[in-house]
Amino acid sequence: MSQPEKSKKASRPTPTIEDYLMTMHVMERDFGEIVAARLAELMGVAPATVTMTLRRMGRDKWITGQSRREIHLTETGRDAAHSVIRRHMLTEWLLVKIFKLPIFETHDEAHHIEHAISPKLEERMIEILDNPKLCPHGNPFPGHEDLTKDWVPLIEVPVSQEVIIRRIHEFVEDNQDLLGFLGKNKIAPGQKAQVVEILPFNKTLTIEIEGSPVTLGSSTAEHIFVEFPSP
Amino acid sequence: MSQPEKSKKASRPTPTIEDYLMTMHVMERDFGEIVAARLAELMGVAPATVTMTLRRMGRDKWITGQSRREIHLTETGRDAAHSVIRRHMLTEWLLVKIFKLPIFETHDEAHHIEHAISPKLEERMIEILDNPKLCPHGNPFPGHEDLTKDWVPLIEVPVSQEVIIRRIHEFVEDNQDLLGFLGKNKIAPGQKAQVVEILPFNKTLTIEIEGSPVTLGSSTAEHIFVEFPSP
DNA sequence: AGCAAACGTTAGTATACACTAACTTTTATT
DNA sequence: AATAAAAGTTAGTGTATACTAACGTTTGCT
Repeated sequence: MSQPEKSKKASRPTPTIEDYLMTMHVMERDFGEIVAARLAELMGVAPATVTMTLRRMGRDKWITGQSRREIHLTETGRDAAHSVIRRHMLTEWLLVKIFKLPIFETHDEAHHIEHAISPKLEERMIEILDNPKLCPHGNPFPGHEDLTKDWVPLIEVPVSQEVIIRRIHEFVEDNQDLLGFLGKNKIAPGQKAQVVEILPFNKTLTIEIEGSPVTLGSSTAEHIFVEFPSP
Repeated sequence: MSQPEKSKKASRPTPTIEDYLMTMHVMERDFGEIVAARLAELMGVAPATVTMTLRRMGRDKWITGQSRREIHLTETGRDAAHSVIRRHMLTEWLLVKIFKLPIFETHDEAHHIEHAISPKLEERMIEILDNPKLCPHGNPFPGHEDLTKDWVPLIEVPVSQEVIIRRIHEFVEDNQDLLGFLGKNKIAPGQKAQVVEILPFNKTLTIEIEGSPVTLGSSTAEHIFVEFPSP
């Protein structure tokens, strides 16, 4: 009735550690470095908690333990991070395709379920869901980052440019209010839009979607990636 | 970013408490009483752990706190128990119908996932899975116990009687080896079989399924429920 | 260079959930 | 009724995950 796991080695991370690994992977991918203070904010915990958790992660070989400021995932840590992220994204697709949930309601649900998916289930999900390479919000599965490299942040797009929305960055997904706002305004991957006004002094950018204007704060526009329609 | 749940009232039980509630519900349903020692065995923890956990459950009003030997679920506790069990069974169906997993591989997976299903998802699952009243192993959803009341334990069936297997009791589901054995021998709900030999002194009962004989220990035969083919 | 803001750590607590060991209390059986 | 088996409790630990408060360290900027 119990598993013979006593080797203390890299078994499965706890849900908490999986959450840290996931966030750390995204931070490293998009900012090139992992900063504990940032982790504390994104995970919604006190800095002291991060210190202690990182210590355990070092002890368990998910991250390199030497330098305090320089945080790096180990080989094992990276694999584990990729695994949770895959499970998270697959779960999001499950919720969209099978459960017919709106894409902006999937993240919170998936955030709980991801930790409960076994390797065998992960395999089945990949088959059932047609081996996706992007999550429903357009973020890349680990190892497929290149698919997104030509998309630019909306904040960098000039006025009057027509765009196709391709990606809502992971970090937006933690903000339920913002997700609701995006959903209500039809801002989702695949959607056509046009930049109609940029007010740098006001830190806003306005786009038109399906005939309606939507004004976004710059921090939001930074996390929405678009493609220019092919010539 | 955090929920306004501070009321200390009955929010959601932790996964551990949900596990206890689930097992307690089944014990009460089938034995009429809840015995802590039995709980310890079924949950695979030490008796002392059960004592402490029950104390917390009393404090949080999942069970009545007065008498130590007499354990009873409160209204809230029963509702919570029903909820987890429904989620567990719905998840099993999800794994069978959508993931195409064999029914004897669903329990362990569902045991993890059940705790991560939100009320909204539960609703969607009920729709998607056609509002089932029995789990894939034939155990009743809470409130539908009557559907199983005419099925008898295999152990009570006379020799040469033809039967239709209807139900593998929940308590068997915790034994992975036994589940594998049942699966390999095609013992599953809906299957036709015939009792061919009963050796009380040996504590075994043999049935024939699809032409092959399978010998079951009495404790196994006690937990398999069958129906007699209609006249 | 000097100092403030940003970052990180220590120390002391708290809670949930487990364990072992040593008892106590019930219940059952002779 | 005596005693053994079953059930339950207490006490003392340990781990993961959080918190607050107080401090120490870097870094960036003027």
